[in-house]
Amino acid sequence: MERFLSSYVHNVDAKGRVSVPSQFRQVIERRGIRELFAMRALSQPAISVGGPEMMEHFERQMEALDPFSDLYQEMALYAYGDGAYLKTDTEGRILMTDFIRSHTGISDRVAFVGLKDTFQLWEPDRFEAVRGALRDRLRGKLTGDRGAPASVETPE
Amino acid sequence: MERFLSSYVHNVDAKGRVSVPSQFRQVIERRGIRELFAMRALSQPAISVGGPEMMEHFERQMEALDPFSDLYQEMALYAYGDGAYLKTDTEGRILMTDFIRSHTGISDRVAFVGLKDTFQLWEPDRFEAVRGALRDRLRGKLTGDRGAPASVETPE
DNA sequence: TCGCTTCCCATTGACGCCCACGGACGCCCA
DNA sequence: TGGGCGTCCGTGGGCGTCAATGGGAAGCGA
Repeated sequence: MERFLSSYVHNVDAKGRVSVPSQFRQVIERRGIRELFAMRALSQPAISVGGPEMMEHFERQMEALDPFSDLYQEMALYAYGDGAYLKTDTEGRILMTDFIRSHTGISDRVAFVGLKDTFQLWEPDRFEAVRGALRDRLRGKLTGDRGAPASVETPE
Repeated sequence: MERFLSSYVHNVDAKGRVSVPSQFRQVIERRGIRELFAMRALSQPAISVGGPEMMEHFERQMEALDPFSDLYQEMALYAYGDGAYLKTDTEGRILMTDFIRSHTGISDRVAFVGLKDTFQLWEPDRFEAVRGALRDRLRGKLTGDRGAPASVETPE
């Protein structure tokens, strides 16, 4: 129960609220995460959500850069200018803002997708499609003649 | 009694519950496994089940990657977003969720198939068919006259 | 003052926990 | 060696609790 794992689809109510899966809330609490950050995923129509360490990862990378370089400016813009705090209400629900909806296409259902240290918000149908495509690609990469090697099918 | 061995077919009750074979539960306990992880097998209609070390296999590979790279995202999506925890009730039963049913075709019977360090869940008829085909193939690849190894024979 | 947000309460449906039953298997003893 | 008995395991069902969801009311900022 240490990592964000599995995916859950929850409904958005008329006020735009969604319950964060109870499993994820437990992970958040166990990790001592007090503030949730949200940022757009770069290559996907998804919102990445994580605790402060998600931002610290960026800051460590930025420390190595010249603060006046273009790259630094771009990263800062991406990580801070294009992010948001996620406020949870007393029931553990978050609000589907326009920031989230416009990037993901979410309307009345949300897929919460665990990614170990973070999780993502997806429009369920899009997630299903991407997941299927990813499986196909991995099968091609990892498959020998009959099936996936033991290290993938049944890792030890 | 250290490895998951042999196969067992159990019934799913009206609530969707199945008893994990007592033999497998003993292995789980002896190995000190506290949480069961489930993920879809890539090339087969089966669910692979294992302890934390099954996930750590992926994590070792992921540690070397940038958490925001596409490759990392893909691996995390496959290993975490496409997996699930398996909660066992006080009797040692697990729930056949839609996640499991849709990938395996399981309805009211489940084949538990031992694979040494992990085990798999199959729809019994499909497993029977695949097992037969696999034996034929292995007979050609291995020495051939003595048959397949015990873990494939599934002695009762 | 109006509208949006936050908090509080109610509902219901799923899930975990508990107990009960029956059959099969192993063990013991004659 | 065979029969009887006890234990364990698979299975079924009832009930309580918690989580997801919905609606109403109150607080706060514009």
